[in-house]
Amino acid sequence: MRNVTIVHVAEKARVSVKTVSRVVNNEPTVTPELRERVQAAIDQLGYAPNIAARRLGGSRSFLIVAFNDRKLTLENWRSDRGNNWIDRMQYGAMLRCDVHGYHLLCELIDLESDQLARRVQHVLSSLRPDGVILTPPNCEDPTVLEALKRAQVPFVRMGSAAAGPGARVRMDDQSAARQLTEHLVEQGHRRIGFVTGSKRFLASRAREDGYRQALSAAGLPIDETLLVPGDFTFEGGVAAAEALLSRPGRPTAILAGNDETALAVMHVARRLEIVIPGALSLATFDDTPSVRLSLPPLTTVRQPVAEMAAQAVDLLVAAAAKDGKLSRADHLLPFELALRASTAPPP
Amino acid sequence: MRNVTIVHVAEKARVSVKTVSRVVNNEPTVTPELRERVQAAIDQLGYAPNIAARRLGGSRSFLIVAFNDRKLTLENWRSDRGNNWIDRMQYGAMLRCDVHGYHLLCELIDLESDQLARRVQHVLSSLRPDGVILTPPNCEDPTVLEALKRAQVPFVRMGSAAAGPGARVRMDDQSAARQLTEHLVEQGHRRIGFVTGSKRFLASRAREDGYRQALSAAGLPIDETLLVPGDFTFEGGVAAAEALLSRPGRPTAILAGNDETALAVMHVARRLEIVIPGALSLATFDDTPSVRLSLPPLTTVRQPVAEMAAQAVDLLVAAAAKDGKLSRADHLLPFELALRASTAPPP
DNA sequence: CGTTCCGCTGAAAGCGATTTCAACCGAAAT
DNA sequence: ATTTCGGTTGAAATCGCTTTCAGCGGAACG
Repeated sequence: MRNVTIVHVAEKARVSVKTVSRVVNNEPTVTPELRERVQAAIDQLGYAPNIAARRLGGSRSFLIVAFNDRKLTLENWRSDRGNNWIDRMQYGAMLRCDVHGYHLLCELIDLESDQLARRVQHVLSSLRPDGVILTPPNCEDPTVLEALKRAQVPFVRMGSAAAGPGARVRMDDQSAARQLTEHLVEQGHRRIGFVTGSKRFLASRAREDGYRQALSAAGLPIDETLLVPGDFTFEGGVAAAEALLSRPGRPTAILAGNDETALAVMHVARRLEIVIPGALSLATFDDTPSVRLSLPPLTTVRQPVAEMAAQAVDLLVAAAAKDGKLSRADHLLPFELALRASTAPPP
Repeated sequence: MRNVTIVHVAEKARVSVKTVSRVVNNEPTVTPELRERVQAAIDQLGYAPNIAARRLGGSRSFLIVAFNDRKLTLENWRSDRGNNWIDRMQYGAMLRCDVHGYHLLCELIDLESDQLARRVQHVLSSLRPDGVILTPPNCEDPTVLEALKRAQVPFVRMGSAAAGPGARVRMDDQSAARQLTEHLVEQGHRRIGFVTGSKRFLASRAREDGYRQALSAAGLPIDETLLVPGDFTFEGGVAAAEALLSRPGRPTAILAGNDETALAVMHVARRLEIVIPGALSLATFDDTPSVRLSLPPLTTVRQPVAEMAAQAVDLLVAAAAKDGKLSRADHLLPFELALRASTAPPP
């Protein structure tokens, strides 16, 4: 029972190893009779092809690497509050890997390290994956992108609007922001604040654009003082919210650049005894668990993270099965507006 | 530059491939001079040993598999609120894998599937990892454990108190619950409710034991009606909290079986206009992001998940480097009490 | 001074798949 | 009846390492 190899299967089915290989790889030129005999042998023996040998002999590795960004210390990681983006990404990726007989490898990289290029190259040449999945923020790091391009590995950037090498899979941030803003306008809001996101992510710029678009389309003036820079952190959000909420003529609604920021806005609002949604409507992006559970639950855009990852895997596997080349296509996935209790008509 | 192999390094350093292999694997019997020459060649060529070839030739695969539990649908996954246990586990594991030159593979398994044993066996024989990491709830699944044992793969069960095959790495739930309860007792609480966890996890029983121990040690009577069964879900928590809080002679403090449950208790308390911590103290386990962000932030036990995973990897790598055998040891890691605003002396 | 042993190095044989290419067969074409 | 050809099958080389084992020189020993 130990160590069933292709040779054992071949012997049991009285065919050559090559024929077994053909059956395993679903090649068309095998007579039904032989195919059946081989399949029976495989099932009886519980044979599973050894991935290392497959990689060594053939051109595919059946491996997909997902690069994860390294937080400096465990302590940092701990305080990285409730963003389950990576979690969902991995889930979607694993689901599809399973279907394709692929395997998902998670590798840590440190964008701050001066060894970054080397590290990426090292991982790629020792693993030789059939594809790589990148997520924010590593999907926008020039060093990483350059190393990937040089290694000629197909890769998909998730959730990034930045043009560049590799395929992209993302949601349309701009139109999401637009729809969120339109929702607020429809409810009667005229003074809508916006706590912008970190400039490091192009998505924040897209969101800001969508916000402006919606206002213009509705014929509303754009008050630049209602746009306050945030940085995607709780602390940054608190500062921005204080600026917006303690000024005269404060907005009746706020669009937060991301969920973390939204929680900060809620925090400040509660401190200032501004009731949500009575005196202030609040909407945000990402739909992380914390904003679903908050009181009140927040209106958000649900980013289809798992679906994006699933598509990324599909693209990479298809490329590997074909010629190992991946087009630069930009795939936009549909998002969902989750209209919840945090948005209501202004007082 | 493409495809640097050990042969290229050997040629450049004017030694045999075997000597290069010795240097790469840190074998002691190489003269310093040769070692240096080889290392220089490696660095200049940017050589990284091919993991597939290493696995095929040798006895180790430099791979560690972490089994992840499959949620039935993406929808389920989405609603799995903010528990970043897996996230933290992976982070700790990746950190140590990196150090050891290992790689972390994430594989999905479905505990409900009737193909479970086959799936596990399939993954193991096609990947032949040097070790496997199990997490709740798969770490207590008999089918999985059996398949792992049969495959003779070293494995570590994280966060499980259940005796059985494989090594264990976990925190001491019982003493954590004891300390949490002691903390409440010290603050002056006499009627302390406990919403127990799901019976599926031995940890819940351990927590209950700790609670009882602390009360007994403090000379307090144990009122069985203050122990209400929960099931680790929000809904279950709501029901339990309603039972505890709407009865006459309600407790002045509640220990929740896990964070999800705690959030439910908060929810009910707010609805019943019971102020925390003024009228009710609340403490819980796991320290997930949502309870740090809640209002007030909750007193919890911080499970050292990342540290547990790091230790798991260390154990597995050490076993692989030695004889491929892993002892059944039970490793207890220190936890931290995070005393926060949700606990205060009773009214 | 010859033998033994030890420390270091290298040659060659796998590991388990895929790939390449040759061989075979019967049906269609000549 | 012979040649040809497309569709199947299998033999052997190959991938890049580790493992096993042999070789080799010099120190230690009898």
